[in-house]
Amino acid sequence: MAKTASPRARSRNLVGGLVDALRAEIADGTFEAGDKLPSEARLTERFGVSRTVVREAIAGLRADGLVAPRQGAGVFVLEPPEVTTPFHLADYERISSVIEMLELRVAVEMEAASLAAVRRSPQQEEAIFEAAALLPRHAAEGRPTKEADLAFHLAMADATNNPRFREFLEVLGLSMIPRAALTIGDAPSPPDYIDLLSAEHSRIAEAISAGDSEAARGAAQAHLRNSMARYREYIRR
Amino acid sequence: MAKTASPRARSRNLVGGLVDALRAEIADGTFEAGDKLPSEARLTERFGVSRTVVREAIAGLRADGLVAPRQGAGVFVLEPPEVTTPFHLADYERISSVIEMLELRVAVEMEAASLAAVRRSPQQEEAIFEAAALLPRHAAEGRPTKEADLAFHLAMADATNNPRFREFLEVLGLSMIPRAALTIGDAPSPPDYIDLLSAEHSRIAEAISAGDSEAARGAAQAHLRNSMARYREYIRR
DNA sequence: GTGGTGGAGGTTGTATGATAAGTTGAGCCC
DNA sequence: GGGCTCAACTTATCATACAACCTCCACCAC
Repeated sequence: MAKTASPRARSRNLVGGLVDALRAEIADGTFEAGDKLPSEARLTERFGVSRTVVREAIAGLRADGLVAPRQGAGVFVLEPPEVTTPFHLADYERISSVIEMLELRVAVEMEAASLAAVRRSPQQEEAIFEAAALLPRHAAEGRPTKEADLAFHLAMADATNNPRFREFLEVLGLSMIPRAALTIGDAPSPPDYIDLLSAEHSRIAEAISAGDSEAARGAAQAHLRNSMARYREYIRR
Repeated sequence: MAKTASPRARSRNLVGGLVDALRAEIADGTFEAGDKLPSEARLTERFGVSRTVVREAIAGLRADGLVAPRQGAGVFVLEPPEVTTPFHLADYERISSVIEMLELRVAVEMEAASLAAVRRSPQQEEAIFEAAALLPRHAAEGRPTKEADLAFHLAMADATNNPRFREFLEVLGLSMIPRAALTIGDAPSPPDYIDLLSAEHSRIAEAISAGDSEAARGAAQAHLRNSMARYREYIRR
């Protein structure tokens, strides 16, 4: 009698362990959508547990919408549910999708820069300059520049003293960063590109530091519109 | 032997019916967080099903994170999981929370108005005017004005021809409309208030119609800033 | 050969009984 | 009163049995 063919059985009760094991096999592609899971009888012998345990595990997966048992036929794996994250990029291939996101970001970040200019505390001002300095440093060290770029924008969002701005960037970040690497490149970005980016950041930081709301708005707008242009350029290869 | 004490038992299998029944009782407050569910034995007799069914139902609820069985002790109802909707209003009581949201909206809608002014199609232009006309009409008919207000902003968002703007308003709408009724009042809003709102809408619509990007931006900003002011005013009672 | 039909075997759904293991609270002992 | 024991209850797991259902193959009629 084979015991726990699957390597992992950590949960304190058998059902939990089996759920984890099956969930993992579904996740890693052992079973794909539409496939039929092994029958309860086979699972009982394969995992060395009773049918009760197997059935409760399947009931759990069913509740999670991962599988759908059909009496007499078997237990079938369902399609992973449509990810319904608010600002989900449906298809990264569509250039327009990325442009659309950037446009929304322009809207928010222009205002963020403007508000930051009149509201930033000395600490926040400092944080912005530090974040701005991060980008060239990381580039010089050959580290990925993506996070440094994001860090600057987050620092600016924080300086509005309205947490919703950071929230917005974080929600968006999840859905645009993955392929954002594409636009800047996971390969070390060309130095002149980093210089450009860095200069634009500095201009924003200076305006915020000076408390010049309109200049900050303009600098942020210029920065993101340039990013958009660079993205279009990149797409055109 | 009592059969299905709960009125609803629609699902094609017993487990599904029991899950629905228990979920409903948890939702409607019959069982609150921390409460102990009836024992398996009691549930079997109360619903007239076997212990197998009861256990699988509980396994389902467990997978959904609604309950947590503890061997020897019982099955306990868990706290409803922290709602993690991106722009969730943590506490409607906090005025600042609403103000924060409005501020984010100002940012997005200013740009939306600006973009709409240069991008709107004739149909979209028409839709905006229609939506603007909806507000005074609904007010005159004593119907709720909330939806008419939202409709105008959505029409404007649509006119950007960037679907992300509508998406943004819809995501935000879910978390700010509930209590937005509070600011304008579910009771018929005072006529002069409606007139004010309507005039501001018209100004935006005119600017968009004229293709004057800057005027549209300014009108949108004025409108939302006024809304913010009115909200503060209302809070102050 | 082709098409329909039946049934056998496999599969999930449900019921029942039994045992193990953990929790809890009442009552006893000191 | 404080600590201990234990009985009763509860969930966890196993085993067995039968009902309902689905699939597919073999057989049969044409």
